[in-house]
Amino acid sequence: MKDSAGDKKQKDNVRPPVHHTTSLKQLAEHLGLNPATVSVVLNEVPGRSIPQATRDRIKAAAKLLNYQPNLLARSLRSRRTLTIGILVPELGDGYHTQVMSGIGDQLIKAGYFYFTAHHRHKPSLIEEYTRMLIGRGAQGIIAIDTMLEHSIGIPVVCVAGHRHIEGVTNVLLDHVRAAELALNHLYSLGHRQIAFMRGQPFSSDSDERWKSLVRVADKLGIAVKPELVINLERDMSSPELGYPVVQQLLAAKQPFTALVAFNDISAIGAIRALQDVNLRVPNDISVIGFDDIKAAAFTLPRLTTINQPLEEIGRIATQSLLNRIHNTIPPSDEITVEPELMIRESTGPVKS
Amino acid sequence: MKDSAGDKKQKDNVRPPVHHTTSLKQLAEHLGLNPATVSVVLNEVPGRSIPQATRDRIKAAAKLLNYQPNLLARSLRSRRTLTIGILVPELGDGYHTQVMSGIGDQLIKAGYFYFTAHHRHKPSLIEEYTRMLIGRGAQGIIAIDTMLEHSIGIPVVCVAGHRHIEGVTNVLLDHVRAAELALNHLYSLGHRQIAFMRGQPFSSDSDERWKSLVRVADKLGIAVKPELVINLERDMSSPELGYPVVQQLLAAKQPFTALVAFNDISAIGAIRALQDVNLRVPNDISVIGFDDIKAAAFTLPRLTTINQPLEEIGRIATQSLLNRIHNTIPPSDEITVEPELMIRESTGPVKS
DNA sequence: TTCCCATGTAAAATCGATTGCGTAATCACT
DNA sequence: AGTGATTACGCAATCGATTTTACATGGGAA
Repeated sequence: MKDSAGDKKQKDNVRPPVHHTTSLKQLAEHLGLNPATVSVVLNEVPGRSIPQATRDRIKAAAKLLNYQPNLLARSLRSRRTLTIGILVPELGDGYHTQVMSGIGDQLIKAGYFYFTAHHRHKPSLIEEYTRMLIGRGAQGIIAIDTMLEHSIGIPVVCVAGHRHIEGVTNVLLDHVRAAELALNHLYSLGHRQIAFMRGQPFSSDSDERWKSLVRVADKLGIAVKPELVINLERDMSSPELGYPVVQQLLAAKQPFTALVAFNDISAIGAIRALQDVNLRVPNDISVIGFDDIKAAAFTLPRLTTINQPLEEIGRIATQSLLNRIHNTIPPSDEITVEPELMIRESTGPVKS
Repeated sequence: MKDSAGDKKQKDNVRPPVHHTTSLKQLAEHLGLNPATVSVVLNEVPGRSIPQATRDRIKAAAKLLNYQPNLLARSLRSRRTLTIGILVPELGDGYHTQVMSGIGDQLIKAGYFYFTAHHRHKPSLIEEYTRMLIGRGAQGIIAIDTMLEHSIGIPVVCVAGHRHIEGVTNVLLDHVRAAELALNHLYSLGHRQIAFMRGQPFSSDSDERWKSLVRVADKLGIAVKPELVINLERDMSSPELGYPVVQQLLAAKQPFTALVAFNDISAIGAIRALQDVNLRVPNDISVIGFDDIKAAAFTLPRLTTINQPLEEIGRIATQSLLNRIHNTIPPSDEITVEPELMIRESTGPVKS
């Protein structure tokens, strides 16, 4: 059984030649058949009469020669690339990548792959990458936290998109419900002097979340004082985001007992800023976050926050896009998902 | 200047018809020229004599009709897809996505796009996705924290790969240096009783990091006691990872003054576990992490850790892969990058 | 025996672009 | 006017698959 060492590189067991790929034509030639026949058999095209013997012969040869159809060629002909594009502002950010994780799972199941492009919120890049993705054969696009300006000729699903555009499905959180959960929680703990953090203007949830908070605060009779509103400006995804703005807030010397952060990342930075001036969370100030990223359950104190089912959002977005692509069911313009209040340690009753 | 509203949908300025894409043939027909000529002009193929007037005419028409070459067709012909594949165990994890961020930046510059596939450490999926990526025309693969078994016929770069495989470049951290930084730091603070956390067996850095730590500990005369070694097993990327193992460690009742965590994520969980039994970090126990993820600077206490330049690793890996693809410079088997010690608050002098 | 149809396979067109080669037309020059 | 070089393109093959159409053979029905 000793290998008589014909080829040096053949040091592993007999492995089919992965390198040199076989084309349909070569396979057909090897079989003494026409490529068309081979194609028909391997794709199990219905309504063709090919005797079982030939079919078996073809399949055996395909396996032997490790035939892998060239997807480029196939796509060129069939106009189905089984590819979609994902537009995302930033990689390396928990929110986006968790959504992407849900997308990836669902796409693979459907036999699709995806291109990713990150644009760092630059409108010109959004435009350019959209074109490039289409040029590369994307049959649809999922845009996460990305402001699209107009419809683009292929199906699109926006995660956290709020503009209504033809051919675009928006998947978004029920922001009013989220605001209710957050503010009811704080209200029931006795908080009335509440500071708010507004998201960056380029973040697509900022506006909607803010409006919802204002509306619900109003309903509860909580005043939204301008001196207690801080605005995020910087484009970053580290807790550093929330640190300086809280310093500003404190500098204003307006009393408050709770802070509604824009998201968990900024909440973590905010808490650090509070702790750094010896304010205790939640004893002196309660802080509530948004998103429920994985780290939220492990900060000190553990972060009370509003959970968004990020992976599920990704899955829903994907399913919705595939529906649009396959024209199975009439597409909906909007799909909302429900938030959930995660009560942990960063909120507590107001000091009496 | 008023728009006389011919087409309802034409509400923006004159926008070229993005939807109906023009093919080379159509463009050529429109011009009364042969597709080949048009192709030659638009691609600026050298050594062809086409008068400037014609060139201008062609370019004008291309712009007018919004001609976008079909990259599938182009790739089929030229065998250059300008696409690479990225294999990654998990999306939604800070380490991987930060590397991907560096990769993405660098690839875009070179005109490449990438497919991502996440395999959750399942060897069968790694194998399958590798094949699929090649089938979709990937000209190279970057495998992050992914154990490849054998060479695959196209250029590969492994980030944090340690096996030497033909045709594969490994980009990795100087682990010995990292271990020195970590242990020298603890040693100089007076720590002698040090607990260690070992990475999961499926994580490709685990072994190398562990060996380096043992070697350096040995050199410093620090005993690595089996009772003070805990093993990560679970496949997760939340701080939860490091929580239960520290509980186990504490249950063993072996005294120790410092803990070297496998990475920052597990360090954060570990710190929580210590704090939850009223041990103070760093007063009672010093903890050092690994990676320097973004959150590390905002935990309480801020995490002392070993920085890996993740985005740079991504860029280096990409450059190296592109070199392999283009055969520019002879490829190296291994590229190491240097770690850096980030001293923050989670380590301190041992209690006297 | 003749005609038709089912059967099994081949041939050719197609998808959209690239590329080596060919050639008619123009030009320069003796 | 004849010769060779240059200019300005067109033709056709090619990439690898799919799909439509065509064709040969054989068997059964009339």
